[in-house]
Amino acid sequence: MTIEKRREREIEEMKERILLAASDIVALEGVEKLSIRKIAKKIEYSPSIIYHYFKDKEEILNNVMQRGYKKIVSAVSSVKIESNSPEERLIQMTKNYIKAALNMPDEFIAVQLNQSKSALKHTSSLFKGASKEKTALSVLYQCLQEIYKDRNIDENIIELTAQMIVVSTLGLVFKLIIEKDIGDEQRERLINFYSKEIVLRIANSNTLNDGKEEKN
Amino acid sequence: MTIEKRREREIEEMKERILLAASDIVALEGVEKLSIRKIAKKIEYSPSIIYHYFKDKEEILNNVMQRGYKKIVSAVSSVKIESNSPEERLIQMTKNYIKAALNMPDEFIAVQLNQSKSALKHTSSLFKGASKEKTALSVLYQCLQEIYKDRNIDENIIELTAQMIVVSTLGLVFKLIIEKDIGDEQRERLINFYSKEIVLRIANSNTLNDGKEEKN
DNA sequence: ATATTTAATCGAACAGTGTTTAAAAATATA
DNA sequence: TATATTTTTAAACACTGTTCGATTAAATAT
Repeated sequence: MTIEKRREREIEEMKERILLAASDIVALEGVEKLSIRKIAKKIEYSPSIIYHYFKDKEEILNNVMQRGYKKIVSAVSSVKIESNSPEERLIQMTKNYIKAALNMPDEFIAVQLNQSKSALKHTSSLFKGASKEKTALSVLYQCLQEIYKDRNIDENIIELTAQMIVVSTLGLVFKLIIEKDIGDEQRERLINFYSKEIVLRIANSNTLNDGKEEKN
Repeated sequence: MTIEKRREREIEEMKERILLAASDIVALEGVEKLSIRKIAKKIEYSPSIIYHYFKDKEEILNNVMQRGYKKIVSAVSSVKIESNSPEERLIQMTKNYIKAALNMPDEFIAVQLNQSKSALKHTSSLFKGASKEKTALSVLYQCLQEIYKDRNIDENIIELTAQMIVVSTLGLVFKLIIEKDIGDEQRERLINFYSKEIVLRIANSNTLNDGKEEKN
């Protein structure tokens, strides 16, 4: 029993070593420079050994990316949001999400792009009407419900609206990552405008100021 | 003179042949399966010849993708929009854009992702306050100006709003491309909801219906 | 403690990749 | 026709992911 558990632990340690080396390379040289042979050299093993612990190079990459994305998710959900107004909570959440994503741009894009062809089903199911159950999306959904609570709005609409917020935020993050040469002030300005203005507009067309009172 | 022009034409023809073969492979097997040697085999030349007409594999890929994207742009701009209401024009434009993009998903994503590190500067400058001058964006900008014409809204806000519409639409398109396994009805539903509801909410919080009158 | 079974590790090879270089073939110029 | 130029190629380099059979190390059984 003890010996089996040690084996298991050793396997896990080896996997960890491989994944750590891979993460290192990705962080230092970029995703496209990652290679099995480089990992092998880094952990001081032969390249072929890696295939005893992972099926593919893709499986390794998936793990690396998934970890990056988990950091984003936890960075967002760890932030305590003090405000009682659901609108302000929404703003705060959005900002957190964007900034966390921008801190690991490669992982973010990779995870988003790979989620269909790989086994990353934990961020998927976005479009399957599951936003109520999703941990990450549930907060968003609750915010919307609070915003709408006085009015009588179809649950489907809330669901759709939540998805739309996610999707449009995704778009902004993508653009901010892709267009690397935006200045820091402009980046901040866009994030601010989006979080304070756009998200609320998407969420709700009534509880808005009418376009006056804009400050950067 | 005549002979020089023929040379030039022949060079252009060769480039065209290479690009066409590359497009073929990309369309048939996907971007990641494209290789110099495959192109060479397809055009019945040696692999090395390609480097006399293109600097890189990347240069070839850029050309292929750029063409794909141009098709999207022209597909969108060729559609005559009959409505006089700027809001309805906005809806129509958005739908056209999304559907055109979904017809060449690979090219769309590739162009968007590569625009920073390659020479595709024609879709860039999105964040440099240039949306007034951009052909593609100018229509969008005009729509917004019409929508806002009775009110007194800062040009900067119009600019920002235009960018936000572009960016959030981008997000939706990305998600629709990535999540390949959405049913056709659901895809249609999302596009509809986004075009009819969300874009108008982003554009303007006043000229909206208050959440009633929802139909799928 | 020795023999046997099982698991971990490696070296070599396969088939592929992008790219460079020097030689060869084809074309244009004098 | 001879020379210069351009187009095309074959071969090589340095990589890549992956597989397979042999080798070494560890665990189990005798």
